[in-house]
Amino acid sequence: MATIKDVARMAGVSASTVSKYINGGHLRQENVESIRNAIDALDYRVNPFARSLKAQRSRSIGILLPDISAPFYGSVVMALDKCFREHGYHTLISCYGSNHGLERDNLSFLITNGIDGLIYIPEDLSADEFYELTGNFSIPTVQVDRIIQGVASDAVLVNNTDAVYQAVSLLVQRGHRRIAAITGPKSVFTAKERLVGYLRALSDHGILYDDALVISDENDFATGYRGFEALMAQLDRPTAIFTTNYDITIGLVTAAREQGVRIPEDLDIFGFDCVEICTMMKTPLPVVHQPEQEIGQTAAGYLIDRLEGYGGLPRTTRLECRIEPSGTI
Amino acid sequence: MATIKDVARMAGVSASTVSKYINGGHLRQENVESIRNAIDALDYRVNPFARSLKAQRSRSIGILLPDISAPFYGSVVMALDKCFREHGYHTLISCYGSNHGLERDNLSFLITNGIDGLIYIPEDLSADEFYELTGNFSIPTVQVDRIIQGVASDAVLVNNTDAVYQAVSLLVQRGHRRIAAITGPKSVFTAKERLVGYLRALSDHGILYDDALVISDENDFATGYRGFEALMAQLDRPTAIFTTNYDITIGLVTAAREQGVRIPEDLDIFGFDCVEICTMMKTPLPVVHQPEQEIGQTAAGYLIDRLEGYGGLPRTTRLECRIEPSGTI
DNA sequence: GCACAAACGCGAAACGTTTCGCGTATGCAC
DNA sequence: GTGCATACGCGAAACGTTTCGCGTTTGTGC
Repeated sequence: MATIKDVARMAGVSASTVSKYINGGHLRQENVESIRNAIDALDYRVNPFARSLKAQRSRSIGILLPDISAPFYGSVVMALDKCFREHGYHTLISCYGSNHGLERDNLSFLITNGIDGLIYIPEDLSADEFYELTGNFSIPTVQVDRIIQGVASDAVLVNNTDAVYQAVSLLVQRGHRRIAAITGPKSVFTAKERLVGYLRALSDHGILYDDALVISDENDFATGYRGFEALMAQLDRPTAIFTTNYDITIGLVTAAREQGVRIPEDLDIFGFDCVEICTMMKTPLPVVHQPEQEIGQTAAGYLIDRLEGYGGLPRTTRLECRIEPSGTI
Repeated sequence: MATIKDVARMAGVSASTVSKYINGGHLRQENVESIRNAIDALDYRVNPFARSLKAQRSRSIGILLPDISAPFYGSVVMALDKCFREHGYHTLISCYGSNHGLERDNLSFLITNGIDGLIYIPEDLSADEFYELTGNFSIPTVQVDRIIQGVASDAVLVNNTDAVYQAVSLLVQRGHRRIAAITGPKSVFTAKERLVGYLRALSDHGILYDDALVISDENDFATGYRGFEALMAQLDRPTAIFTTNYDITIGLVTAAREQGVRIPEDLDIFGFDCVEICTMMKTPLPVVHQPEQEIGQTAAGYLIDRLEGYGGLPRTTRLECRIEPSGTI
């Protein structure tokens, strides 16, 4: 494995000149050429550890999230990865599986591994814990999708409340008065916000809230599947159901179909996230679609700004969701 | 940020003694204690770059794959990430989006970033290209899910042929003679193998192959959805359809349902991968289920063995898929 | 052809760790 | 109390890069 000294020797210059060449300095034309030749001949590559040690930065970005196998997160991470790579950063991905201890440990692990910046989808850490783990290292952070109350960092969120408000309002316009909701854990930021949109829409349309119509459990298939059964077992059934997550939506629709319940004739459903699946149906299921690409791009942009020295106050972006199919409203 | 020298000074020992402590050497009890105290007091953490520079290894593993947002890959990566973390490695994940140029670039990028080992789900690289990019660095590699012909590395695959053979045989046992298949691109390793299983099952049961019944396109929802339409538009329709991928399965089922085609009464379907969705249906859709956890664990184990010095011949494991729901056969 | 300014390249030091060989302290047996 | 073997800690060197200040070369204007 060739070093910068080997290149310098072969090119007949000093190591510092080669370094200057690599890092974009101005050199005499003849030196440029001989260095380029030497690098090619030796197949020289900069040693990233020596560089990081000296320069005190690694050009690596930590991404800490609950679960990379969830399609929404997967898509966001794809977008992040692409943006960072295009700017010469690489990504260290770490999943904590909605486990509090692991969320702590993996955050600590990323920091210990010398990340320059952090993309963080939090779940169960307090502001105190976050600062305890990161405070002394003051790593630029962008929170994505959710935020920890009391942590002042850049953040990229979606406008959960408005999106859900629109969706539920649409169901009202279609004539529904008994509209149920199946959501994820109430302790999670996004579930809370989405519930607020639901409540506000009901209230603005003069519909009384009935807590028998709201089911909060895990963000998974089973919650949607069993939620359907629980709601339909009631005497005064809902005529429409709104969901707040990909897996819940699929579980719900699957259960409805199995029971021979026609959508939307017998039961109206408004889904979340699974736009590819839902919009290709003959009678497309309307869904709230979060802009994964845009989320990733915005978050990566914020972080890169910070890494390049931007020192302004923390910024928060609320990206708008789209209702799909777009002609629905 | 405290260094090892600060710790040494505070503990009243030399830096080399602290290093010995950190790396598990044997020290006098009083030194152990004063060093531990100093580390706590200063919140000292090893600088990973200095360590990597000196020790010539980074404890980082590259994972190169097409698309992290696909649920199957996502699950495998979750398992890999967990195993490596438990052994003190972290993962550098890089997606190339089924793009040949990116597959090259990202491989090169990972190597340039000093990974100790590589987990690789290949698609479109030749053995020559692979060796050109990695040869001089001889990085321990485990190929997963697919392999490049001519690259001799450890590999973890599933027994695609047998799994599909079983699935198609099951359809035959149920009385089907016209069994269609919808698969991914024929150039991809897994699609090829799965097609072999399909052909062999037909042949073993004395069924003539009809190439109008085989559709090969992308591994996506649209392929399944349109595949249904194309197959059902034929004069001599299939009575059963077999798929080889998650998205294709969902597309196919969605299309069938929209047309009011009853499964399995009107059309029998055998799906792939989407076990969570399919087994929760009232009449569970049988699927081939790949053992994502086991794949990840086995691959991580192989790589860790190599990193710890194992020098045996390349090993290949073929893991068995399961037919779900398990009582199907 | 000379003087000066600008451009450019060089060497040394530093980043924070691990490793290696050597020297000192320790403990044991007599 | 002495001698020896062992255990332990120390200092120095090395990993490969970037950076900084200084000295040399180059070019320009007269």
